[in-house]
Amino acid sequence: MMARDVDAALREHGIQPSAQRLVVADFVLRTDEHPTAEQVFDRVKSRLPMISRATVYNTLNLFVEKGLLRELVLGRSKDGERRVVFDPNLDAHHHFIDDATGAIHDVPWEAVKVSKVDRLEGYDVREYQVVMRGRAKRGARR
Amino acid sequence: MMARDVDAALREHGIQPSAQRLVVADFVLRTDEHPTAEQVFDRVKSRLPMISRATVYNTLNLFVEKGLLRELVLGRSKDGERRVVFDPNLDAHHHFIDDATGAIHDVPWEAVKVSKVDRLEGYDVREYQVVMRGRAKRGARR
DNA sequence: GTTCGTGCAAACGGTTTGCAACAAT
DNA sequence: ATTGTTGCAAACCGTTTGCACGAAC
Repeated sequence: MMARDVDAALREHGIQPSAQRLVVADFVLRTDEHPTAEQVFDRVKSRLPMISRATVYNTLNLFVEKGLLRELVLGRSKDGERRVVFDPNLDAHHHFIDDATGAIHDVPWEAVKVSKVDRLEGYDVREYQVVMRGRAKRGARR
Repeated sequence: MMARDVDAALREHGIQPSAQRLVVADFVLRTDEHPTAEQVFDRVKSRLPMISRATVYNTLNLFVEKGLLRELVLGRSKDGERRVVFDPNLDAHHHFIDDATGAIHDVPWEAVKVSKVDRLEGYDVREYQVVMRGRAKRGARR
């Protein structure tokens, strides 16, 4: 997503742009780092030092509500922190979590094949993803 | 797991049994309900009214550390609560989360087939699971 | 002037921790 | 005696909320 599109992206999702929302969006919609709310706050504060934590939390929640962003709750990072992170990638994809660093990598939908989900007895599966954990080799694409 | 085996299970995992630990284990190792810490506390308190929340939390963390129990952090329940739950099922399996109730159901490993995980470029996958969300039909097995 | 967004600080809820009492070995 | 376990209460940390100010339409 290009910088000039951020404003349009907000409007398309029924979100009234504001300086704060644009700065948050400009970071969170363009990253592939799956940041936590705190990381978004830090990043955004460097560009808009007077922004408050509450605004960042409210903005992120708003983006999730409006479908601009997805929230991932995948477990704990290496140092035992529970983690809620944000993912601007709205396409179906899987996730790989690096044991060593806790980093979350997107895995393209076609890279893994899941079968029989639609034949699961008793369950009507609306969506699914594979969550993998292990070691990322050096130079792995994110 | 049978009641009389709970004591043995603790010892086998290097956990010194105590009245509190036995009561916690007797519930959490035998349930298929994926309880939260709070739910464990409530259940256990009815059998051991003087037990403290801290002991339950400490005990659950100890069990996870010692590999008796797994902690799942899979997202939010229907009412928006973030949830950390405990799962005594140590065998590889998948999870289905009911959109309507937030209930987590174990899905047997063989019920879903995942391929190409071992061929993922750049990643050395140690373990994985499929996380599904949707509607559980009436009478679905847990 | 009404609505909407922001900043601040206080509140909140789940979890952890420090510590003194206690039990087990 | 030493070591490990418990209960209590306070601390903690990420997140949410109430409220008054200010900006935008």
